[in-house]
Amino acid sequence: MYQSQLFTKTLKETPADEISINAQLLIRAGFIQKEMAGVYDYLPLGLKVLKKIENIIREEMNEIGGQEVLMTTLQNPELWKKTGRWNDQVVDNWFKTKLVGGTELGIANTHEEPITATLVNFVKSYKDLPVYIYQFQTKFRNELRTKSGIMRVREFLMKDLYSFSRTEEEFKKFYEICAESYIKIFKRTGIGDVTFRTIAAGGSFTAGLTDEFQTISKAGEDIVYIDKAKKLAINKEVYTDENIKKFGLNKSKLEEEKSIEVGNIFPLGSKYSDALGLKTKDENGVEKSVIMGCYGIGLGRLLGAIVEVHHDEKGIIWPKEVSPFDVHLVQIENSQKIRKTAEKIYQDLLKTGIEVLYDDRDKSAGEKFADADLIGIPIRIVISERTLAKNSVEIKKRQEQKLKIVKISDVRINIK
RNA sequence: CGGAGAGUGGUGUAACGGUAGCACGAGUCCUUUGGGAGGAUUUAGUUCGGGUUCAAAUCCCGACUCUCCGACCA
Repeated sequence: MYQSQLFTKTLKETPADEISINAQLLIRAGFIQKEMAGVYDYLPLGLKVLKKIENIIREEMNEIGGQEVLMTTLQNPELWKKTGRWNDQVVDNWFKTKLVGGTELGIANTHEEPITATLVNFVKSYKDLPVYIYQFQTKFRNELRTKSGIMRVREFLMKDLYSFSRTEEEFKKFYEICAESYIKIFKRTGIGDVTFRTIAAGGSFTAGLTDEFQTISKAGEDIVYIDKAKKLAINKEVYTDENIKKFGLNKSKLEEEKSIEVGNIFPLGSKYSDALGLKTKDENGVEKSVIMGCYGIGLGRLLGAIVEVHHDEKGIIWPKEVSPFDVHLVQIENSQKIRKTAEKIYQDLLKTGIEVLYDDRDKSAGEKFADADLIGIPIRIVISERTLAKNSVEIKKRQEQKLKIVKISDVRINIK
């Protein structure tokens, strides 16, 4: 894409009403815009990153047998009454609305009830299970206090997967497969080294212990105790001697860290399937409960966590797989000759499937470099009179200082 | 929800109760082009509603909004 065509602009100053690093950098670089507290728009660059994250998750969910659906935002209270969750005392962060006639509706908060109810229509026999259903869907939560930029908001895109298994064993097997899948997702999105599976409390979803995925960051809301060698952590909320022992951890090896909850996986048992009448008959014609699990990742929060982990004083440093573009091609000076050469490099890269942001703007070199640092695309190619004299360009990685001088004909092989 | 702080051009900031100023941005023209260039010129602002006062961005009351700490967090 031509940067001159990009409607967003970078900001030199940090917005005074944002303290969190993720929102400061994302707003300054033009990835997002604040609509109001806890409600952010994704602008072209931000949407590109969001879509990259979505696609990574989609690939991994499909890999483990997930079937993608898209459930509605408006929800039928009848289903929620069956599980007792329509009650404001049970779930206190619903946004609810009414039809003109006064009929109450829910605005998507989570989807256990509607997805389970959907399966009642299709799943009748043990032969129809297991089933794994997921979606990318906007969730609305009436948070009393939003915070941490885009990490705790009232409207956000979530990947939620629901598993329906015949037995506890079958469920547990999938639960572990999904945990592995999450580890892959966090690795691919660039935060694998600082993200840990974490024992946590289930809250109102489930009575027992659950698993979270926590990313070490000063911007986090949680406190966890991590055994880095074992890649396992325990959330402060369930940090008891009993649990430490139960999971084979050693108190002396646990390090306390602040962290961001980027994902979670919950055993749900048959709480929802029983309440909504999702049953199957087994081989002997005996009616059986369906064992469920749910598995969530907040895409915006993950995006924010990536920025919190990968930035420096100049701006964002995108991990390769989630960067809005693969390459930032920066032309300095605006002569015919440079424009022509840059255009050729741009077209050549596009032809080989490399995504390029081409800074063709008539701006000073300093401003272009500052913008490139702020936007944070991992590879920068600079073309100027100076490099053109040697029939070359400069290639620089965002997180490194050193430059590489490369012949124009060799650009493609040098950015792999 | 409890507590604290803050609302001034698009952005960032200044102004004792007494002329709303500066920087960046944006527009036009010229000169520039390797780390947010220079000159000329133009543009645009006190969150809202009351009150005190000769006079309010400034003091008081209320509303709204934002941020932070806490609580909460499926």
